[in-house]
Amino acid sequence: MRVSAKADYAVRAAAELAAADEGPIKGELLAEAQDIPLQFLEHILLELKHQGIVRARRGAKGGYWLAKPADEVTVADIVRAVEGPIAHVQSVPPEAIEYRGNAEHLQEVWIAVRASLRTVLEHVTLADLVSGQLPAVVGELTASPDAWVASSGTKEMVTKTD
Amino acid sequence: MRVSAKADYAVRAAAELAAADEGPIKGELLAEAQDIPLQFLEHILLELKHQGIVRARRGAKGGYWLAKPADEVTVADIVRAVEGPIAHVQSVPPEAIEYRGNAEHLQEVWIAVRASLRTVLEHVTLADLVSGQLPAVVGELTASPDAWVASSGTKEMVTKTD
DNA sequence: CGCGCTCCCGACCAAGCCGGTCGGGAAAGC
DNA sequence: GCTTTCCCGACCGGCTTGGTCGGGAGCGCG
Repeated sequence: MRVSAKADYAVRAAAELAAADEGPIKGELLAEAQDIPLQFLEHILLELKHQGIVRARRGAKGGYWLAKPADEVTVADIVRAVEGPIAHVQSVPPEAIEYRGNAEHLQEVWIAVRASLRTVLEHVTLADLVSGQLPAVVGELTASPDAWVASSGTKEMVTKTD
Repeated sequence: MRVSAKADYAVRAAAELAAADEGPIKGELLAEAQDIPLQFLEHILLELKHQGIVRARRGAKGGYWLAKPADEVTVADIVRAVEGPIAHVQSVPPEAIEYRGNAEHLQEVWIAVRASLRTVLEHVTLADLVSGQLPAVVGELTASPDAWVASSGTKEMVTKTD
């Protein structure tokens, strides 16, 4: 349930590309703007290119740019491009698992987990990200102060580190 | 963004414990009921014990039982017990990250991701799980047929394998 | 044409995690 | 005191993570 450095880097680089309108941007510039190790970033950009998210040209005046308009690329697209499927259990998609006995309904829980991730990740586009105009669903989820603290705000005062 | 085998096993075993009212249950029985490698399961149960989720007694007539009523233990508790914090980015909690440049609002997105995971995982208790009476939020999220398929149901017919 | 610029891409690497197994303890009960 | 069951550290093969290195290969410019 963690977001890898790669995915984080990928989204940040893509946001930088989304902000720059037209004209290829050099990898080096992206690396500096977001403080990402250049050589690692190049591998990430390559993956994004293979997935059809960005395009690139070499040589002087070369660089990277988005393959699609920034408001048609979601964070989910990018995360999937570099991390693969978003919510797998034991390396298989949740709808493919069969549970027995008292765990039968666990499948529905994992499905709900995936669906809830999608409601966030598939609705935030790169355009939203750079403009700061995030979709309503994000606003609702981040509205509560509880969302911003590690321990979740239940009635008990157990220390749930997260 | 994946659920490890360990977490899956832990929830399944806990569900089995929640279903059995009173009387210690042997690890072997849990392993058989949920088809989990026994020796691996014992390590998991040990972790759950260290986190105060289950209790155990050795010897004949020994076994494991829940430390708290089944309706006071959430799936989130169990996942955290074995996997650690639920939604870290680059191994740090999302509220601790500082983004620069055009990625500034990315933090809000990760916060929203964590919040959305919590709305599912912290609201499903073991009692819900064994009874099949899952909370409303799960019902809403699993209602759409889209939630049950790998490719997400956007307007485009791009194959988003997930 | 040639030259430099920039992306392309496979190889490698250290460390850690994942999904276990093994073997021996140490308490609980009969 | 003997069995039963949990306790727990050590180990293990394979994979992933987060990089680095080194050399291409295409592109544009003078």
